[in-house]
Amino acid sequence: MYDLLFSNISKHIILDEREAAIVQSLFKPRVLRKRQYLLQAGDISRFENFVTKGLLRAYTVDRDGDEHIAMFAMEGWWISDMFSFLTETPATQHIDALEDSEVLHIEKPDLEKLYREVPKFDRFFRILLQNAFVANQQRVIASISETAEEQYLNFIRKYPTLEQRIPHHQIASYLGITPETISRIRKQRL
Amino acid sequence: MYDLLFSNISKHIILDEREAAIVQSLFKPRVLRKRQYLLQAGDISRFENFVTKGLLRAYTVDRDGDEHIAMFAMEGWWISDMFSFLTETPATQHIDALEDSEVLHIEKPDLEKLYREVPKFDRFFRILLQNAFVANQQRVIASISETAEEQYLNFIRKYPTLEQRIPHHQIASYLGITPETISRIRKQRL
DNA sequence: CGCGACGTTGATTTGCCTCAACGATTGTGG
DNA sequence: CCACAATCGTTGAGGCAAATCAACGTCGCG
Repeated sequence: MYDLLFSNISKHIILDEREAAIVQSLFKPRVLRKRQYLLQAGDISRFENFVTKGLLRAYTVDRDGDEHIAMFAMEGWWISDMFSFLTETPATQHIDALEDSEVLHIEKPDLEKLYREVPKFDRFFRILLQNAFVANQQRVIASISETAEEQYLNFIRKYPTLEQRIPHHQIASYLGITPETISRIRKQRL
Repeated sequence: MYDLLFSNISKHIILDEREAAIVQSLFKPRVLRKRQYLLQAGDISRFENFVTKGLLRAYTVDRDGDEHIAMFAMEGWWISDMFSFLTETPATQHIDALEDSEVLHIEKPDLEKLYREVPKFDRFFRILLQNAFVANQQRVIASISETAEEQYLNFIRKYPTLEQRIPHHQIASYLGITPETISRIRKQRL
């Protein structure tokens, strides 16, 4: 279960044994059943989570009760309500499991300790965040410039794995379109 | 002109004189006239740019020739086509000046040198990227869940300064709506 | 002074949403 | 273990927010 975390880390930085031991001591495993919350809006997001098994989502709920999915996270991905985590204010997002899942999580004080004792983790997360920034920027451009059909087809082209594992209406919620629209697109294109 | 850069940096990390001298030696000033390109799509984005004066925008142009603004950057903000910069592939975005502007830019090899000689810049950019990630995520949620009117009113509430300096049709292009729609919203709400 | 940039207003169109009804699975509590 | 309820997807009809298209006024600057 720590293997996936270490292989992920080693893509960007090299750890010696002492450093690996520190990582192992600071990240705690947690098991989640399908539909179980990892974080509820209103609570403070106290962890940064690395998914080792399964699939989670982060989403907001608007005043009409409609859900809008901010991100998915499957094996090897990270997830949190970063704003809440950084500012220690109540989360606006919920995070829950779409499948039975396992995560390794680190508390904020421990993450700060990690930065202090193994400064190269600043570099590691800097690189992850650069990639996340690019991905998010592309998503913004897509959402302001593409039709529903283009967005959906590009999504399943970009994330074929996710498309297999996620109900269509969740993809709709991620793209900001309705399940009916997805159904009609699929009818004529697939 | 370097003052703004240093005061920005010192919000997150502390530099000694040697380190400050390195920064000063690696960031080069550049002056841009209004409408001048800092980067054209197709070219490789070789710089990370810090705006010391004026106002720039990064945008894509779709097959219909319509522009979609990915980001604005005014004094104290950073701008680049990060994907192109990271991968050294041709940029998909244009960057140009909306006002007469000045930037401090750093080339990729020099940025790598900076990370090597002053590793705390990993931390500095990690923090910047965390903030950018949060901002981008909020923009995605807004764009998939809010009406044109909500998006526009929230934009001018969040960036009152920008609203003063930018023509309305540029804001429209940033939000993914039309100038006509903005005009009609303003007519009835302001 | 003339032209491009910018904004406004009106008429019309349209992509997608909303609402509603209905099968097919899935899963779960009695 | 089965019955009943969610969950998920599909299809059709109708409506609406925002886009499109078009025409026009103003400003500023090259």
